Amino acid sequence: MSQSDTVSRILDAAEVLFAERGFTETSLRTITSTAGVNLAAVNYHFGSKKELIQAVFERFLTPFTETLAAELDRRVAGGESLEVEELLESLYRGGLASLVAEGRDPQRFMRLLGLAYTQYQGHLRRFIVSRYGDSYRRFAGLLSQALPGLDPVTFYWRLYFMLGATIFTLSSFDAIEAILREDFGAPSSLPETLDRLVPAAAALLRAGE
Amino acid sequence: MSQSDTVSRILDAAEVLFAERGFTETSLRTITSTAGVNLAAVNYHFGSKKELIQAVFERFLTPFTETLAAELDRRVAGGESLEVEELLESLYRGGLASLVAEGRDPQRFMRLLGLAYTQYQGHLRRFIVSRYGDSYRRFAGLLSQALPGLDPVTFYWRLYFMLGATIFTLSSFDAIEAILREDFGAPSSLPETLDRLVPAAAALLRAGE
DNA sequence: CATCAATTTAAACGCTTGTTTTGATCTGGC
DNA sequence: GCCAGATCAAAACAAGCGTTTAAATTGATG
Repeated sequence: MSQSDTVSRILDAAEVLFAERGFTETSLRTITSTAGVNLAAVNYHFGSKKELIQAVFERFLTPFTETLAAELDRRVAGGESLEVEELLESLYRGGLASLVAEGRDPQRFMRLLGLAYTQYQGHLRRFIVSRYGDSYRRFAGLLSQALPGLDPVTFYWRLYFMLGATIFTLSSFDAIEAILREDFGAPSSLPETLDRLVPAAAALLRAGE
Repeated sequence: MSQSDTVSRILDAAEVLFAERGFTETSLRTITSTAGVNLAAVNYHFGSKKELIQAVFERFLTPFTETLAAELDRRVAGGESLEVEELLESLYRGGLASLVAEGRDPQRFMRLLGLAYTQYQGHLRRFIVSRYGDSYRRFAGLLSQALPGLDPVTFYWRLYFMLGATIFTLSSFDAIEAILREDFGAPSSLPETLDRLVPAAAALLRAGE
């Protein structure tokens, strides 16, 4: 299976380089030489750079949303309605666990998610919304149920505040961690940071109660 | 003063285009033709594209931090120590007011700030930290005083959570607002969104009390 | 073993990028 | 009125980009 070998070598290299530098700043030549494959392989196997970018996202977002769905199923089956903290735990640990399980770096995906939001790549936003919109809406619906009495517009703004705090912080995890380690000498691990993030995000969502 | 006219025409065009598409995705040719000046003018007046990017940031960050400093001075002079909400108001309204006063679009600067964080431009991060680090540290110090009893590492993580929620949300304000308007028919203004953000961010910072 | 499609390779394509160069033009002080 | 220095303009520069082509290589099938 030398084909899928080339394909995954390209995906591995592209994933790392995109997360480090962004899409436009990463050339196909850098990707293919890092992957140790011929330059033309990207266009042969993926068609174009755009489609390579989408393939990189698909490879981590699909297991991410599947694990999140399974996690939510498991908790919903438990019976009573879910608490905000449980939903955040499902999102953070469940989703991330799927990546850790595959031996991949979770911070890298947070960086890619951050890039997907901020970079000027209309096709990427469209791709993600059309492919993973259902997962997002399910999560948002459950979270909304866990916050009764909140008017819908306020709820959605707070949902975006929460996502902003999450994606933004975790996508810069390494940089922030380095600063705090220098200033306080205390290293922070990703799980520890999620321990801090869950109650803070829950308080943000519940503000004023 | 035809020189400073050319300079500011370039800065105006670059500011808008950078905010729309990012730095790498905006060519000097697009900037100069939008500004109606010669291509070589950028290298003549700014030296390089890098220095143009820094000049764009300097032009809005300097009044931003000056207004924030004046706002903090005013409130500190009031006597008793500041509440979290007052500090957030100073940051959001004070800083933004300086831009609105000059007839500039505040969301554009939030987009630029978001880009500065996520894009692969080491020189920009270094430039901003070295030039505006003092303002940041003063604000962080006052905020820390308003949250007594919080251990420093947790405080700093929450500060980043708050900045993430703010920058991330406001930099995508137009996109989020469009979605909410479509789903609920209710348009949100920036001041209204800040009214929602202040208590939510305060709750995030105070979580667990 | 021959065949044929799938894959890999090297080379080149056309285009865009940031930057530099070389003159022309403008502007203010003597 | 003239000259020096600042500014502008047109053109070219080398380098890098994504993509395409066409030939070589591979590996499984009849």
